[in-house]
Amino acid sequence: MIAGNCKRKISGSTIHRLSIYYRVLSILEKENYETVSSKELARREKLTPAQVRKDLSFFGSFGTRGLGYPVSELKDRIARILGLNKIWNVALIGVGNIGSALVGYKEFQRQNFNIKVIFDNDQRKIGSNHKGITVSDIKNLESDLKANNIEIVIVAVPATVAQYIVDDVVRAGIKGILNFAPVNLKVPGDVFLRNENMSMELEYLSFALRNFQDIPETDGRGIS
Amino acid sequence: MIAGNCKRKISGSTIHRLSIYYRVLSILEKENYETVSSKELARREKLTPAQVRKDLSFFGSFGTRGLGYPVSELKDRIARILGLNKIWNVALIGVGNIGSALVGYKEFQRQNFNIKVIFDNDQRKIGSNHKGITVSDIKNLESDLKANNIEIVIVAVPATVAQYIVDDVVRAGIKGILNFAPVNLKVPGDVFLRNENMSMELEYLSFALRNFQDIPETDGRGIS
DNA sequence: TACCACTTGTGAATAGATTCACATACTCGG
DNA sequence: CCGAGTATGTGAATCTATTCACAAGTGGTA
Repeated sequence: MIAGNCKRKISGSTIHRLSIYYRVLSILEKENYETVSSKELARREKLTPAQVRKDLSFFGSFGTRGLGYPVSELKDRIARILGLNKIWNVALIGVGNIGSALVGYKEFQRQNFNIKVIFDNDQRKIGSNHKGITVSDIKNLESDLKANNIEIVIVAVPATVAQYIVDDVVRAGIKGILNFAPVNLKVPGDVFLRNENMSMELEYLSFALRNFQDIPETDGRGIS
Repeated sequence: MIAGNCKRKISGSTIHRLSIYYRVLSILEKENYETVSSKELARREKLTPAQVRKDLSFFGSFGTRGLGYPVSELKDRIARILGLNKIWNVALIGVGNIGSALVGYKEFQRQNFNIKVIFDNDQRKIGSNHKGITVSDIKNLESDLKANNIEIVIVAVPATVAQYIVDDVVRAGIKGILNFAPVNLKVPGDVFLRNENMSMELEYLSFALRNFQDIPETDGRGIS
C-alpha cells in the first residue's frame, strides 16, 4: 500500500494493473485503435470492467462516457503516473546467471530503464564487456553510482552477500532497489525495495498441481 | 484463490508466504534451531505473528502451545503442502537471454525443480549444450515432453510467439506453465498459468520513486 | 431537437484478507 | 506437582479490495 501526491492510497495490485494496462495500450496503439472501453481492456487481460474503471479513477477521469478511453492519451497518462515518461538510470550488481540475462533484457530498455553501470567483485569479470557496458569493480560502488546519477539498483548477487551489498547501496543514497536474491533484505523506511523471487511462482504451480491434479470435478474454485 | 483437498480456500498470498516460511525454516534448520515461534518467524520476514499462525492453521495444527513450532518437522510439512517433497520434471522453452539464465539457476535445483529438457527453434542452438542438457528442436515438443514425463513448462520465448508455443504445450497435456513473456496468455481452465514479469517490479519502483521522492515527511503511509 | 445506444465514474454493497484478543494448553524451574 | 511464563489456534472485529448498479454524460441519427 502506497500513496503519494494523489488523493487516495493506492494498492500494490492497482499499480501492477496499471503496468498491465500500459502494456495493452501500447499494443492497441500499434494496432491503430483510437479509443478503447473498459470492457475491452478488461477482456484482454481477464479483469472486470469495473476494476479497470476503478483503478483509473484513482488518478483522474480519463475517459469519455459513451465512447471509452483515448488510447494514446491514456497510455501517456499512465506512463506519467508510473514514472515511465523519463529515462531511469539503473545499475546492476552481479554478473552471474541472472545478472547477464538482465543486461540483455530488451523489455527494460523498452520501458525506459537504462542499465548504465554493472558491478561485480570477480577480478575475471571486472573490465569485461557486456552488451557494450564495461563491468566495474564493486569497490567503486558509491562513487560510480553517483557519477552516473543512478536512481535504481538491481541486485543479482548470491543470497549470502546480498544484505552487505544492499547496505552499501543504501549508504550511497539509492532509494529504489530490485532484489533477485532469495532472501529478505532489511532497508530503512525511506528506501523502496521490491523482490523478484523466481522460485516462488514455480512453488505456486507445484502447490496447485499437487492439490488439484486428479481431483474429479469441481466448479474450478475448489472443493472447500 | 485456490483450494484443493484441504478444508478451506487458500489465497495466493498465503501460498506465497508458505514459500517464505519454507525458506526461513531451511535457514533455521541449518542454524540448528529446534523450535521457532510465530513471533520469531514473523520478525524475520516482517510479517505479523497472527498472520503466520493463521496461514499455518489452514493446513493443520503444527505447533505446541508455550513452545512454538518444531523447525524440521514444520519445514517438511510445508514442503509436502507445497509439493516440494518430490522432484518435478521441468522443461524450458527458449534459450535466449532469460532462458539460458534459468538453466543455470541453482535455486530451482535446490527446490527440486529439475530442468530435464530445453527447446528452441533456432537451428544454431539446437544440439548445443547448456549445463549438460542438449537443446532439442521445438518440433519434437510433444513427443519429448511425454518421453521425459514433463509436468511443468517454463516459457521464455519472445512475446510475439508465446501464445502459439503455449497452445502446443497445452495440447501436449501439460497442466502447469510458468511464463516469462510479457503478454497475457490464454489457457484452458484446467491449466495453471503463472506469469513472471520482471519489468513490473521496476515499474512499481518507478511509481514509488516518482510519487514519493522529495515529499517532505509523512508517516510512511502517504499523505492522503 | 429528441431519442437511443453506449460507457464512464462512483457511492454502496459485497467479498476477502489481516489483525485482534483471548481461551486453551504446554514448558520449565523449583 | 504447582504456578509463572509463554505461545498456539481461532472466532470476531477490522480493514482492504473488488464488484455492483446506476445516475449522468456523450455521440450518432433522424
